Amino acid sequence: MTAKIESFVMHCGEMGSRWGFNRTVGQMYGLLIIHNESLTAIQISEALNISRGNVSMGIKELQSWRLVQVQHKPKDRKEYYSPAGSIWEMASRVFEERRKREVDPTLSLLRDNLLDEPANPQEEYAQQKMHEMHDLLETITHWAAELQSMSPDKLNTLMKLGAGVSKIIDIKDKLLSKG
Amino acid sequence: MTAKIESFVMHCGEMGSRWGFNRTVGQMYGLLIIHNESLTAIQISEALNISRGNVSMGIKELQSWRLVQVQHKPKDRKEYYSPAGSIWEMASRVFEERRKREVDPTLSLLRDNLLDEPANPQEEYAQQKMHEMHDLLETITHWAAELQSMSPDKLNTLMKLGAGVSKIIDIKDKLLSKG
DNA sequence: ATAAACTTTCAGAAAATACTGAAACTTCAG
DNA sequence: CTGAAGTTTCAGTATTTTCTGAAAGTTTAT
Repeated sequence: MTAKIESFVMHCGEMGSRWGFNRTVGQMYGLLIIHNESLTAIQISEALNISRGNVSMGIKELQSWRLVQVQHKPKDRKEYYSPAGSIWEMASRVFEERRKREVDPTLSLLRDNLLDEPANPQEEYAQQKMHEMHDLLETITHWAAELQSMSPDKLNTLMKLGAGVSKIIDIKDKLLSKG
Repeated sequence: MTAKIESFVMHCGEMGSRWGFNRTVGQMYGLLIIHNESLTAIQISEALNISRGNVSMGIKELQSWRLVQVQHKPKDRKEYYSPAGSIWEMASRVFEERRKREVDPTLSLLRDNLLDEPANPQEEYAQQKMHEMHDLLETITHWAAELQSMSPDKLNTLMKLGAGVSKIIDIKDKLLSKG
């Protein structure tokens, strides 16, 4: 590994826990991304100086995020690992998986708690706050899903448009009110 | 604490580490959100069964996220804590702080690594990938900043519009190409 | 059926993280 | 200045998370 590549891989390790996994899983993912060929478990364990068992667990974790692919080569019974999809798809998957882990459980708890009537003023206040959280999270979740359903191309246009999108919506509103 | 309130607070604790802090900090924040009056450090430590010192550290952490406010009452030298801003603002701050912690350092590393020329084909491939990551993260970061600069109202309209925004952009493109 | 070449699992060890409680510090009233 | 009422700090401890390596499991060729 050259210095630059190593610095990237180590950085992914340090950021790992912030991105939702742990150090070694972060390193493994970084390594798979910048390496131009798929790697075997042994190669990974040697490159990162971690045990073979740890690689197995890390791959399992990355698979649960839908971030790695397994390949096989003829006359070779080893498994070869590589990142699943383009950089765009990876970002999209990390985003989606995190939503599942970070937002969905809360949304479900809030829904449950909002089902029955508040028993006293304190609970009333609490439910009001939970209601606000629920609605906000629901709007955002729904919006995120819609965005992810758009083509990368369209989404890119939208992002590049930035706050300018606001003007276009204004124009639309004017057209509608006239027609 | 009633059962419903407690279930919410404990849930915030369990989710804490996924949201970027730890269990007790999550509980503290949950408690401050659903409690209709500001709380003293002692009240927090008693409600959650944690040490006074831990509360102090937790508040410090929440302050670094700009998520709590300190108040004082006349004739009382205790500090009273409450959540800073509306639910909307809280979400916005968590989002922004996480971007700072999860994306900015990577963007800066990528920028550095892209400065000098690749020394061999392997590095060339690596730089290409880093370039893709860099551009994507930059676009998203920039877009997020623009969105946050919009009024909550406008942003809400945009979110409710969902994928429908795509059609509006198409209309705009047609108008431009004709005019 | 056997064995070689792998992968997975998991108990225990190591490392990282969070928590306590007592001491140090701060602020303010008298 | 003194001390009461508070907050912060931090060394040591407890808890949680991660990692190792050996054993168990799987797959395939012969």
